[in-house]
Amino acid sequence: MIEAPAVIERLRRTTDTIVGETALIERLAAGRPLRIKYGVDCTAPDLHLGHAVNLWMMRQLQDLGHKVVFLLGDLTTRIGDPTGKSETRPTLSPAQIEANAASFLDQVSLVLRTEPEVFEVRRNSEWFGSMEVATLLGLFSQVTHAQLMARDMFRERIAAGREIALHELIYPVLQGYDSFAMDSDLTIVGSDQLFNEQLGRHFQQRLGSPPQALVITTITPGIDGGPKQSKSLNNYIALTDTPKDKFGKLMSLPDTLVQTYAHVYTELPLDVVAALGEAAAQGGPAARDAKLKLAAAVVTRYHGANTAKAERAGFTEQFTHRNIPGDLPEIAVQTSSPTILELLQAARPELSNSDLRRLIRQGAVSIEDQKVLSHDQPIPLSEPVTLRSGSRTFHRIVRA
RNA sequence: GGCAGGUUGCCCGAGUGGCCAAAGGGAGCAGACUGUAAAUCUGUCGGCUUAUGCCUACGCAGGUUCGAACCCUGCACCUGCCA
Repeated sequence: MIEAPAVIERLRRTTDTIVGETALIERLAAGRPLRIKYGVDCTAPDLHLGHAVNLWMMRQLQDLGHKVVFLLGDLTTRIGDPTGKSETRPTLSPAQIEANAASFLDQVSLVLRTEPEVFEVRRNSEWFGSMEVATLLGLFSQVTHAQLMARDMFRERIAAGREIALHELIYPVLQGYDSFAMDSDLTIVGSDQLFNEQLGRHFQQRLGSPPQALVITTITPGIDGGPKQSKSLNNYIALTDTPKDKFGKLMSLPDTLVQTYAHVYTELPLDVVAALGEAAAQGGPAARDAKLKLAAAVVTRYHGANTAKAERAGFTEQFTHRNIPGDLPEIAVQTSSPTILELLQAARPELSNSDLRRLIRQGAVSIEDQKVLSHDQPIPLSEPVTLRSGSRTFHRIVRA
């Protein structure tokens, strides 16, 4: 049994602040498994390394016997969380919500354990779906206007002369009540959720339960060094990225981010993290090697040491030794002597013909290491050939 | 409610009648170089079986004109100021 303060210490690595720390230590020390709230909105999920920082913290607690309660906000999703949004969000159909929930579970299970002893799935429609208006009004009476106006986003919207729909105002109240309804002991969230989860503590206290502790995680940087990973900035590494993509994206980090990444996104000992940072600052092959170690450590966490080792070897082969990788995606073609453009259309369906012509014009396309510069050049396919389009995209072309 | 300004390509942003598929920046893509998909430099960056060609595009719908992102009318949304 690990002592409670030691548990906290482990979490501290990626923690900014803890609300209710003393109570949390007491509860950990009591030996009872904690219920950890992991509440999500059922919008289309695309979890990335930043989300996973929270998940890994929960995973550590699961390994100590605590239970993650995965709370699908199926009912509240119909409202839409106004956090950080300037506009009201469109509502989702029930079918869409179900599909998103399934996808969420898939992605979450890449990090969390899902045995029933340490994982439970709940939905907030369980308590909100059939709640009486009188009960609801009772809840509302527990929260004052001033409390809601403490939310900076609401104040900003008002100051800007924008509307706030009543249901948006109510959203944090409902999210807060979730914590009471599901008996949350602890929730691990980013600072953007601090306000909503504080309301959770408020409800629990008002309704006679001990308030949940809040572990607010550190901000986790995107691969461009920006303050967060986001889809719109296209600077994130998704949990569903292939090991190869994870490895490659990590190698494309600016050298200056190596230490931060190693700290936040791996479990490497802190002295190793510091050493990697120093190596990265040195530049030269030392920096590259540090980054290789970082990439391997992250890939190991998600896909195991063997996969990481293979990706590392593959990367060195392809980019340091400039060899063509071994296992290429295969494209089967019907015609015996297609033009290079036809081959590219088959191999890169996501690109437009104009894009493909551009690649050819810029000298990015080669067959068997021979540059092809004319878009209508026929390629005889008596033997399978290797098609290269760009510095890191290869296909094996075979006759169908 | 009144007055003024705005709505441009993935994002930001210039353009006020033909030289506009639209300056500049960012992102993306490619090439060179290298230590890597870092950094740097260069090129490219709507689509079309490539074409001094066609199609689509400057909030939406009409109109004026040989010709409209640019002028006019209406509509929608946004911003600022006043009340």
